[in-house]
Amino acid sequence: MIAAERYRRIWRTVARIPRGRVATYGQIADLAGLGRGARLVGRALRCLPPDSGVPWHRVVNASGRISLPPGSEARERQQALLAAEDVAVVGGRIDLGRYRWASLDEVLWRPD
DNA sequence: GTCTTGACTAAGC
DNA sequence: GGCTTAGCCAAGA
Repeated sequence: MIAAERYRRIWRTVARIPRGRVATYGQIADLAGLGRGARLVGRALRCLPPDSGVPWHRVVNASGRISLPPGSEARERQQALLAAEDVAVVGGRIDLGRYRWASLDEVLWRPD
């Protein structure tokens, strides 16, 4: 599989994150079939054009934190976009137990 | 070809 | 909670 296809898979997976939810880099990599390619997800998002329509702001690291340098413009943008979706970002932190896409809660509550 | 650098993560203090 | 280390893998130098 070539790199460009993996990028597309990542972008497509990120695009599936519902509004008001977040996912981790590792989760995206896993769903995209890349296994341990968490860093690759970050790289794919970095190369993403600003007007792509991909909700890159719904991707955070495993600690529920924004993996962008403090004070950077991109970080501020991500926080603002999340807040606009009613996702609480307190001190750069997000409650994964509450906002994580396909969290344990969601799986348990999903009817068979 | 190698070496370094990350929008990462899990494990171990 | 934080800090280190060791894996990870693609891009750039």
